[in-house]
Amino acid sequence: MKQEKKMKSVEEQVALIERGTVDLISREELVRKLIRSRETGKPLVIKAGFDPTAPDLHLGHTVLLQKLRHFQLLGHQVNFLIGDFTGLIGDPTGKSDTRPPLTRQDVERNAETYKEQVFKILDPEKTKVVFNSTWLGELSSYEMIRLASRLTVARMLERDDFKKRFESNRPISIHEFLYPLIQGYDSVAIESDVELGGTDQLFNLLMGRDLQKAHNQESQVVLTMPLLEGLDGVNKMSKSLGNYIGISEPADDIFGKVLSISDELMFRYYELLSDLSMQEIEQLRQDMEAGKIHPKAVKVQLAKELVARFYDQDTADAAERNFEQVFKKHELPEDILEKELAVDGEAVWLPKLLQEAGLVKSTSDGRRMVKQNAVSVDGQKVTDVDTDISAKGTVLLQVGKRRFCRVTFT
RNA sequence: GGAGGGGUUCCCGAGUGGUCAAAGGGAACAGACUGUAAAUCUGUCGGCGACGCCUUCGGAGGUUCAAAUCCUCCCCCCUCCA
Repeated sequence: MKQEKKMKSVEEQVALIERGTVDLISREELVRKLIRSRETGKPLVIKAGFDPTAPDLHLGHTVLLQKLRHFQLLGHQVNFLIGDFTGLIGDPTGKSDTRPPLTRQDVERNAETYKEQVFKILDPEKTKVVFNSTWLGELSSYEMIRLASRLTVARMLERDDFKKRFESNRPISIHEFLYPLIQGYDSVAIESDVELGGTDQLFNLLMGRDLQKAHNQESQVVLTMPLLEGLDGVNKMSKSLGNYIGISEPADDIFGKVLSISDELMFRYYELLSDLSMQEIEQLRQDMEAGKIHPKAVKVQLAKELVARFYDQDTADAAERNFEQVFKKHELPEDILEKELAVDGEAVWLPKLLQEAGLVKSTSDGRRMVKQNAVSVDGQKVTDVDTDISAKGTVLLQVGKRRFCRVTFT
């Protein structure tokens, strides 16, 4: 299978690489590099940088990982670069919250977590994990300043973000000029052929080209991927916005979350995340529009594909069954959170019980849920706030459509 | 260094002595409708066994019967001038 892909023509390779990209600078250079790689049998060095602080990957990150995987399928070598240097010195931006500097151990632990997650998508055989502190830590102030001398303020101000802030007299810290430089220098250090990043990284990626040129290296090809919209369909997927699907989440959650995205967003996800070819995706879209296939079925297929990628096919099938059971037939899910509770006295006040079970955050919240007709006990809706539950045996609690807990009294 | 503006409940943002647990919007949650889609409508949205009580409006004090609102000091953010 992989052998076959390797034998693909350069045009076919470019087509796969181009899928979903926003910028490709430049196509000609990429073609040239691919031809040379084919002739010499030497794989291209593909670079992508990752923040050492957030090892909790979500689907947004996988857009980039998928693209890296494409390169691997074509036989190239991925350098998974962990940007631990800025992490170690602590980012002084201080705009949001002051980040405490990470220790060596932190960085290494995070790197391990990265690997666990990343190799659900990437081929470990064709992945090299590197840390930029390796070479940046060695850099003297002299070399740093020399590096800085390669670029001008005018060039820096070409960056949209800087330009806007400069024009509206908002502050730009000096160190902010340094980050693109550092990132660009990483490309020099590993002699990358292609660097990938999100569209927000375009400027930094281009900086790598300039610096490589200044170091008499062939410039890297730059490729950007769009930022994946989150579950809300508007903002980019991010942990802080809470609109994400984490790749380490339980299979049922991934499945459910994918099914909750809008139809419009669904095809976006297909393009950026699915392994289906663009032709197959287009076919799905046409069939759906022609009424031959229900939109929900199309979405289920996507959800299953993703769950299978992070788990396996059986788990994906189970997630689908579970989903149908809970939401279509309104039956109970297969796995319900079990909890044991010790209670003083014969009975518990329902809102209190819900809180103890972790289904609501306070008794006030519990009261609200009861009043809003959202609570059932052993499958029976309860609407009276003053309900007491006998503290014997086991009760099944449900709040809303998806919060369940089976409580056993001890 | 000088001048000015500001920090309000998850976010944005009203509120300038009592009628403020604090308008409005967003997010979120619940209910209806559905395909747990979108859209829409309704409700909730600090805590407490609760028609009352307690804790919140950058921090600490103070004035007052009463403070998010007034005074003092402190912390932080921003803008302009230099």
